[in-house]
Amino acid sequence: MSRYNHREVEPKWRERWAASAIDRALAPDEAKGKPKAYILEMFPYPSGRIHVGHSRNYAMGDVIARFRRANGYNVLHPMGWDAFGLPAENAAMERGIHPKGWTYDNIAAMRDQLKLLGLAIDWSRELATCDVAYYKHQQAMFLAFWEKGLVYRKKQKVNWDPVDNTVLANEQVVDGKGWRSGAPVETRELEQWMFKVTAYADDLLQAIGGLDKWPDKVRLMQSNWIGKSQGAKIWWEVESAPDFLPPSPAGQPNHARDPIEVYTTRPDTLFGASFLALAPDHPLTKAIAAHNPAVAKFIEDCAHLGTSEADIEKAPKFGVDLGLRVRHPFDPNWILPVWGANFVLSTYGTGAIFGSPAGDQRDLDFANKYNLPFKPVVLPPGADAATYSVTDEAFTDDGVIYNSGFLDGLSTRDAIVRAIDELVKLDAGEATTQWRLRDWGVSRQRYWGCPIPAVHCAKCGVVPVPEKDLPIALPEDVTFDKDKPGNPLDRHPTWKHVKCPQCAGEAQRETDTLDTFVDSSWYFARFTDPNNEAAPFDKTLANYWLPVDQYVGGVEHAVLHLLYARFFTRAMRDCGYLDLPSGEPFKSLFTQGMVVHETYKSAAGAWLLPEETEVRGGGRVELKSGKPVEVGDIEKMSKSKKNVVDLDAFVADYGADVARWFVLSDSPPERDVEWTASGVKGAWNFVQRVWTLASAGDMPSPTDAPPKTIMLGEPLALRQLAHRAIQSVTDDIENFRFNVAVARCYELVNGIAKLKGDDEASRWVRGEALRILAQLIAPFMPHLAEECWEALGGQGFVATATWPVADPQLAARTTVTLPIQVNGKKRAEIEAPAGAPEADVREMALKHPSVVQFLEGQTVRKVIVVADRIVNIVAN
RNA sequence: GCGAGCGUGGCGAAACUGGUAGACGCAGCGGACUUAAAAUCCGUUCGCCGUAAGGCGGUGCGGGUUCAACUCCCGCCGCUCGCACCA
Repeated sequence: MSRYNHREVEPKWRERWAASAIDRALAPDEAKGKPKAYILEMFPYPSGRIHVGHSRNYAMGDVIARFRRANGYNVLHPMGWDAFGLPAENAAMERGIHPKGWTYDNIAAMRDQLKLLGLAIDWSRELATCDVAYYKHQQAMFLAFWEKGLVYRKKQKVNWDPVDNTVLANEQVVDGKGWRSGAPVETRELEQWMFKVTAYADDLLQAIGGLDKWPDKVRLMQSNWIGKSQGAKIWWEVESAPDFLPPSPAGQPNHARDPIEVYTTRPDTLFGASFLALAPDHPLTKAIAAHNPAVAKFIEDCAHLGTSEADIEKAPKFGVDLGLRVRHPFDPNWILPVWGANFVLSTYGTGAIFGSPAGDQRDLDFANKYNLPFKPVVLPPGADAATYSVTDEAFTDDGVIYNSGFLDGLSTRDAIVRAIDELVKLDAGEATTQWRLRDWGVSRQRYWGCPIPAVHCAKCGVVPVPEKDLPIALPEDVTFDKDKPGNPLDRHPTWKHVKCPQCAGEAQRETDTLDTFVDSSWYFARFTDPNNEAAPFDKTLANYWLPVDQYVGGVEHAVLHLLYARFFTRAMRDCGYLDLPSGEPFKSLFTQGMVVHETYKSAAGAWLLPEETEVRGGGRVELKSGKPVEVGDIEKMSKSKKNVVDLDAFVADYGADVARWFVLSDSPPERDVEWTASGVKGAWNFVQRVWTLASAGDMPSPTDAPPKTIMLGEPLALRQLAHRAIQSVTDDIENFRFNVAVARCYELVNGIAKLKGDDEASRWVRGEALRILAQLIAPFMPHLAEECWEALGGQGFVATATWPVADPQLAARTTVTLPIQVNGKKRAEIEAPAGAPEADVREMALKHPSVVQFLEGQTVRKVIVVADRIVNIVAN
């Protein structure tokens, strides 16, 4: 028996696996009836180095991939790099390194690190989104989407990040700040390339219902983001307007005196209307502000409102009478005032609402503040029409309509339909559907991204680059200068000057590049055929592998990446790239928790790496200075807070298996796990213990027949334990309960260590149990498992051995321990054969001495026997 | 404010569709081996009362349903995440 030396063992097996190419996914025609399993972790951005926190995501995917392979699946488990993006340009500006060199150096370093983990990845399929070989297909797809009408250009207000000097999508603005830079976002008007995500809005929403293997939380976030609402547009005729608004010329749209269009989900409350309210930047509000100082001031006041959460919450409702009057659609004599109001959003609906105070809290607050009249029109269930009133709490639920003319007596639901019918009849409105989801602006004014294949020609306008002229490669001779903001592509002396593909005249290339979320919207499809030069991927290969059977990644991508990918698969399908009837890229999604770690701050206030500190006496001190260290919050491992444990160093000290085992034990996978020294110790001890047992060398080989003697007592108990462990671990992996699977492995090891006997049966059973153990831990600790498997005389790799199947005879319980309760309190235990008839169990329970004692002087009223579970005697 | 989730020993946590609360790991305590330490091994560890057998209490708090509640229902408290006046 020797001490386990991971420094030799781990590289040895990685070399052998690579030499045998066991991780290579088989082509469909090689698979010979094996079912396919596509396992994918969200691919990393090559930021520089990997820390142990990253390893959890890959370890989880790897457990599933190895488990599926052992269960006879043809597994595709690839890895690649989300390699375009801003940090490369920032590095270029700060350190004078070219983004390309920086990125590929990082990829090389991180690839080496990832390989240390011993992941069962088909490295022959590796890709990087910044390879021309990758993005040229993206350009071709862009053209196909364009032709299909899914790409268009639009001049619109955009979110401008003044630090990154680029446009951000709505999804990329968090709390009014850029998601990456954290700088307050400004508004600019720019001509943008758009992807028509809204073309699939309904399908993207409907299909969420079919994603039954996604976390509910993510499904909810997706549907909230899409935000479908059904309602009505209503046109309110202007009765009178300030004199400075010119009279409406016939046939001119969007004129100041045209009817005001309002969106509502509650046309049933129309009879409760008391005013109209327009957003501060509604065109009409602006037109009036030009002549009315009070309105101008109102707009000014709104602009000064902060955008942070607290500001919005605290902001009181306020507004200004715009001096316009409109007619109620159902009663031409009913005149309502039009106000500007700060709580009306120009970006949602039509930027105008009608206020129905009794049925909407905001409207009610507003009406109360400005003494606008209101009356209740929805009677809550059970309320009395004669006495019911609304003062400062609106009733927003469904009820029965009253005080509402022809709508009286209808339910909310029926009244909505009836009101819309009437609006249509009067030509004053129509039913409509409103979405929160907006089209995806993909233009980025950056260098390190996929060039958009378009040319601007003075004569022909915006012209697509013909597919035969692809790829449009990024020029490498660009300059990065902190003092010159904006896009280096745009500054390049020659790159953008081209001939128009249509008229051959002088023209200019598009210098915007694509949002990097585009790159990650189809990489999973490229993995199915990563070296295809003629096409993004072969249709039959994509059809074979897609959808991804198990996708693993962080919740932080619950909205952006997943929504874009879902859009992309639909667009690719409709452009003929693949079939994928569901349109869904990811069949099953698992969002894993993060690895968190304490943070340390030096006396001087600088963040410290864990290895720069140590525990001395009662506290933690800085190694260099010996000064005490402030122990901060436990946070997600991140470079900026320095609370990271570098993977290379850790693997050198403890081995990859310890890291893998640790991040999967203790905490449920969906919850965060704290990286601690004690947890590492537990994993390390386990590795040593398993090896000590497996290398004892007194076991018979797997081919030896089981001993003929009837197995009883301890050897039988261990066999049963081992076979139950197979059942449990199999089930636990299947259901992402890795922490429980780990606990079952500990139990099995404890059981093996306990069986000390030197007799034939004990030795044979130990051998069997250890081989089972090696197989069960193989998905988690592949190197150790191989070493044990070999020591135990296993054939071939444990990695490719067929997953063990529990002997049902052994796994089944023959006897069960039944607790006996009297009046719900446990008073005794009995051993009974499994599945014993209820009458027998009942009799045994009632005869038990402790039970008899407890029942003394009482009458048994009822005996509840739950088979193989519990007995409860009710008595008094 | 709206929505979702969570709350169990000193710590991370288990507990199948309601059926022995605390599996497993860490830390602790006691012991063996050792000159000693490390490593390893054995035992023990929810609280209270009791020498013990045993009893009582216990899954954030208060109520309820049930023979039986960590689990289901109602009302609070606390924490985490998402959304943000969405008409």
